Amino acid sequence: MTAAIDDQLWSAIGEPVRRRVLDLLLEDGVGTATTLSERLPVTRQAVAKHLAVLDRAGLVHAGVVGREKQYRVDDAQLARAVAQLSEVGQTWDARLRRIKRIAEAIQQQSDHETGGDRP
Amino acid sequence: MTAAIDDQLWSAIGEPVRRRVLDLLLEDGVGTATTLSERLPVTRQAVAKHLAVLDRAGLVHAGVVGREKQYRVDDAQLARAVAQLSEVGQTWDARLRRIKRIAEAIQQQSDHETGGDRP
DNA sequence: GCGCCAATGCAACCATCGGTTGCATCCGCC
DNA sequence: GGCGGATGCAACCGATGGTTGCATTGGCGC
Repeated sequence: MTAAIDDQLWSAIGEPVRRRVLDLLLEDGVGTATTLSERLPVTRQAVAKHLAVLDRAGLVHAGVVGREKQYRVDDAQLARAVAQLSEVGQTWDARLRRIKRIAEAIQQQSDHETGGDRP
Repeated sequence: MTAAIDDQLWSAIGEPVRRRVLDLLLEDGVGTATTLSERLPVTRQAVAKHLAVLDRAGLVHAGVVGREKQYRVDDAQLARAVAQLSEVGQTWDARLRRIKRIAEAIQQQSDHETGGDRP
């Protein structure tokens, strides 16, 4: 298990900029390489490349409107991606639980510096 | 939001091989670059580099035993990573729901072409 | 209808990263 | 003490993310 991961999907959403692109597209509903790049710390060309990757992964699809190429999120595919995220998370979570101790681990670091450290 | 992501953590677990490494370490409890590389499709050196990355991200830590350098998972940090995974997932999921349609989207593509499209 | 401007596409180039091979080193154990 | 297995370091390679620069194209206003 843990292996049934669609690697193209993962690497698509594994890229920080691409996650931002997806976020922006979800916010605005639609966007072009140009408009998105205005709201990102990278150039239009970089965004265009990312959009191409996302397109190949099926996470977005483009429609030409006038001289613009508008992209929007493919809800179904993004839903699949989310499912895979949580799949991996659940696998590890289960494994950690089986090895016990996860609860305390989270606890400890949620409380972070609160407790013990005193010079 | 969505921005509060520890990028080092994400890129650490975003790498397929590193996820496998974490899996193996969780299974076995402990491992060295050499032993892990025997169960992975990459060389010992590649594994060593990945372990270094995971170490820098705090997801594993090493202990020298004899002439071996044994790595084990840091449960607390991996728990944080899992939390971030699900955080991103939940953000997108919520956004998708708000834009409505997620249910039908999954439905549609689970049922695939079954329904409406007829030329 | 025409021209200008903006948006896209393409190409070259660079840095970083994952991966490999090869070699040096080092440290237990017999 | 020496052999052997394990680690570490370095050079090198291909893919990828990013940039700049330029060519192209196609809308829209005049």
